[in-house]
Amino acid sequence: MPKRGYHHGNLRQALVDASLALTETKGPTGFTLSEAAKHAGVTPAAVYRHFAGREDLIAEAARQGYEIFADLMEYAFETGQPSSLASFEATGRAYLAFARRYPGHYVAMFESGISINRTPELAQVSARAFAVLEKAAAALSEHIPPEKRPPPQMFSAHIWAMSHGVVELFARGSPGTKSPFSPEDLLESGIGIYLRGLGLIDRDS
Amino acid sequence: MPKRGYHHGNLRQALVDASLALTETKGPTGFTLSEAAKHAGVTPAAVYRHFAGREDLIAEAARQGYEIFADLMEYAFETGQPSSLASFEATGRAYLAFARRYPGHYVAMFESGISINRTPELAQVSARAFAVLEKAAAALSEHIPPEKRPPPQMFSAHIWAMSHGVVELFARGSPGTKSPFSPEDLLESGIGIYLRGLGLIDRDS
DNA sequence: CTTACAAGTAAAGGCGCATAACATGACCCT
DNA sequence: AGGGTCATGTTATGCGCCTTTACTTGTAAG
Repeated sequence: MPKRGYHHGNLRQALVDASLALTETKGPTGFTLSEAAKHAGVTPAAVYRHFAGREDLIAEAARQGYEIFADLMEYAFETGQPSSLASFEATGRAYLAFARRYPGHYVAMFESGISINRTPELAQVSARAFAVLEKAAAALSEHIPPEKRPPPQMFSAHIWAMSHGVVELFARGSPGTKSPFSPEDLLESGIGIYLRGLGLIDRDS
Repeated sequence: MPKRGYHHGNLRQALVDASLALTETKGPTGFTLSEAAKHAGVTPAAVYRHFAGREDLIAEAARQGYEIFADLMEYAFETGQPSSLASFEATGRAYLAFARRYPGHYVAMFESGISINRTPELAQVSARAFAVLEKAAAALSEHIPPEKRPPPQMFSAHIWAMSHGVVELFARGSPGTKSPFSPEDLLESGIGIYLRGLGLIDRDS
């Protein structure tokens, strides 16, 4: 347990939290190391006692985001059990829900330009998150006759791509795109049509 | 024709080109106004004779990108005619093809954090691009019985989202994601399954 | 108590964005 | 041809951010 240390206590986490709050409000470009330091009541140089630099700080925020994300996906998966269909749809929704509930983390993970292979830890935890989606896809594809069953990796990649696209284009103002439909509706209907295309949902439901 | 003017001739376009080359190689964060200026053989301050600032320069690069993009979409649409299905699939592929062929423009348009509503011109030309996709979706949805026909805007939004997601996650290294499938295959199969879900493609094709 | 180390500050260099004041050369007009 | 005018550049300057180096301070260990 991190006992109340010296000067600040646990500056490291305070800096991560400040970074999250900043990216949340000002976007990935608006965030600055100096401002995060000030927000934590510390000079910019103090940051370098805990992080290698600006990018390393963002990477840690992203890492924590993937950790939460993976937990959320796993929880969603289990919530839907024992129905593999319910499980799958829940994980799809979890993507959008995560982006909404943890915008700071989401930005650090997907809009800050940080590579997923920056550190082994980051690669590992992100892999854990996406493994859940793939597991859900694999379970679901058991219901498809083997000869017309697409590989689960392709399957999950499609859903991931659609979820990511909906979030980026319609849930976040990035290109400021307007749609008469809510992102939730878009994602729900899109996944529905896709699953119908796989023969996993009845044609007229 | 822009005759070889004064000091530089047409610095404005030279700066845009330099910006495109830079974003292409160094990504959206690596680009700097100063370096673009140097690349064009000019001091940073000269940029302000042609652009309001850094963001305005990026916005112009994005605008030119949307112009090309819209042309490409229209060409793809017409290439597929008179088959509305072929037209639609061609426009879907055009998205990925554009990202591959014009990475600098793509970055300026979708990864630089520029809002589509920054200027009326930008909003207009981007609307033109996406109108093509919507037109293709509308034509295609004529083949669906009206009572189970989704709104064309939702239709095109799904395809746009899937295309965008595939490009961001699998065609660009952003999260450095690896997939055993090429982005082209992913997009092709994803759209295929989706269209099957709409009943626009035969169940076993 | 003192010694050693972890954690912060202060100072300084370098770079990028942006503005303001100054310089230059192309074009127009007579 | 000559001179004025304006667009288009440069130089100089200030500010903020990132990062490094050297210094300071509290805390814990022996």
